[in-house]
Amino acid sequence: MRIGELAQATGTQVETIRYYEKEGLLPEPGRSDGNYRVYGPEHVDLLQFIRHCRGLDMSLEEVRVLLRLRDAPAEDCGDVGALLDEHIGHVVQRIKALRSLERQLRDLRVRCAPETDAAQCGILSGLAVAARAAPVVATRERHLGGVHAPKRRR
Amino acid sequence: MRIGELAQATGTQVETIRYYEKEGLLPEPGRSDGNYRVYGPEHVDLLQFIRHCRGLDMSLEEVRVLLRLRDAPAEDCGDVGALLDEHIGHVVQRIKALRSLERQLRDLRVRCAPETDAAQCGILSGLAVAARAAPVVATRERHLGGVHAPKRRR
DNA sequence: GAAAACCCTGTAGCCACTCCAGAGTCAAGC
DNA sequence: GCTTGACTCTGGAGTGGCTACAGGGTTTTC
Repeated sequence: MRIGELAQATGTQVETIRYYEKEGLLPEPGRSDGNYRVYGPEHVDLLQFIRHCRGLDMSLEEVRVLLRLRDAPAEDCGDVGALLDEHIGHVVQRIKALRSLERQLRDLRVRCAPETDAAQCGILSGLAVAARAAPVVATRERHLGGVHAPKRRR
Repeated sequence: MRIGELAQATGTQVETIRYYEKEGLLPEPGRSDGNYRVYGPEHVDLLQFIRHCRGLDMSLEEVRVLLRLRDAPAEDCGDVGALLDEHIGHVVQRIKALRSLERQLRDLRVRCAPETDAAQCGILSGLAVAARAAPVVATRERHLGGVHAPKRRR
């Protein structure tokens, strides 16, 4: 099968498949006479595995680890569990952060009820005052922006 | 004050300040004889406002809108509330998605209890089976990856 | 044999920064 | 005056996980 068929069979974009190949998640397939990629059913399985992991918001690096473990002796099962535990931990932490964020946003929201005199918007002044009050002392950890903490280079 | 002081006063990285300037969030400040940026207290206020918004995970585009509204007549207060409502909506949706994700991950996790015979890891086969069962039919909407939906170009 | 549909490589863009190279500026100490 | 070190400047590249596009080649269908 060609790349378009594989894309259709797995609900993946063609460019994404080529990207996974470049990233070493999918092995380089054979080529036709016209230099087209030629895939077999094992590629479908593999790609679906990857897409399912991505659907669970694992990073490509986590998927790479899982793929290595998958092809290793079965005794590595504990490592698989550990990876999953860690991933679940990220998700739980993120939910916590988002809930705290929601509270803050709702606190801010009530400062601008419709009946309030619009002369001074309570939200904007709320934002300004809060900013002046709390000097944002080195809030290093990021509130949001993906389950995985942003990677620092080097 | 120079850029380093402004950075210290607001808990922001120097590079981030220059980035905000390039993005038009901070006005271009004056320059010293040696071509150093020179800031006043109004820049501290403004930057703290921006950082506070970012701490609430608003996008820079949302912050830009808020800044425009802030400098507009007070009657735009309703727009501010609407922007905030929309943002809260994003956060709520995201929490929902993450909770569903957590459930799925925990379902998967129990397939690999420590007492299980390690010959076949239930997690990996679970991932594979689930993938084969559900053809991932065009899961267009992204589970995670930031409060804001990924922007499509054009 | 021509048009449409598909595929190829390579590059640039998204967001909100972060980091770095290589150069210039400035204050303090000798 | 000279050196050292801290600070600043610009411009460019890197992050993740794709997505989009330019400019070509191949295959299929009419």
